[in-house]
Amino acid sequence: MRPLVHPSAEEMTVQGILYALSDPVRVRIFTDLMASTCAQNCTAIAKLNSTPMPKSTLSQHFKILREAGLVRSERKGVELQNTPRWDEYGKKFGPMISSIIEAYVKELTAVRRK
Amino acid sequence: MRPLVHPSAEEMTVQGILYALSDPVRVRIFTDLMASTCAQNCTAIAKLNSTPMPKSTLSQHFKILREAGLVRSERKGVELQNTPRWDEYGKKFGPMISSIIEAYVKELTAVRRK
DNA sequence: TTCTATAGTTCAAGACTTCTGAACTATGGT
DNA sequence: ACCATAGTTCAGAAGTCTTGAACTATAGAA
Repeated sequence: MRPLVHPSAEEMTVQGILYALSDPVRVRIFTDLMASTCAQNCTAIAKLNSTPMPKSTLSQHFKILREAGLVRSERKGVELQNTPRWDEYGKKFGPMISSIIEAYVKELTAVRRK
Repeated sequence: MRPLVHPSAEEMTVQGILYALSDPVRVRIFTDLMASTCAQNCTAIAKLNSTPMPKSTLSQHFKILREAGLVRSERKGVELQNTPRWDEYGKKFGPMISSIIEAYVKELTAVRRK
């Protein structure tokens, strides 16, 4: 089985990040990870996400987040522990990612207030 | 022929913006528009873009930028004049869009220096 | 050490999107 | 009225995404 691919900071691209975050399911996964105080496995995150989906689909979404550089996945026993790569993409892309997440969160809370 | 669709500020969504900007051709179009001092027609912008493409494809890309709310297109005689909707999306999304464009520009200049 | 269970990956085929050539609309000039 | 230019529309081809079934990887129990 192909080992998990994590780009170095140099290999991360704006296009890859935007592509990863242009899908609502992936943004949801990513913001849920950001909101967690500790690393989360894939299925735990999937349970938070309201729309259920097959695990093959979930696996692909995590792969895209991982290979964009947004998330690091480390095997811990039988599961993967996922954490946002904060420090690394923060250094590389400045406020871009946090401003995207803020805008998404703002939009969500605006919708809920209705 | 269906008139050009421009969302109001309320109708713009983060997802729509990110989707529009997750394609390298559209980002190129959009940054070229941002860099122009006056409104530009579609084919003028297309000439700046190094990869040539059929006008039907170009038209679709402009449509996506327009319907995300990034660009306003107004008919001026036989052509369309396109301008970024700066004030409107700035108010709505704060620094998100400018931080995305900055990151793209930084990445491009880094590549050119090599 | 084998068996079983759980977590996630891979692959191929069907579903869905995007791209593009050809035909079209809209406008202005001759 | 005709022609030229700028862009749109549409349907089929080309490409991407989703998903069920089969797989790998690990841990714990028998």
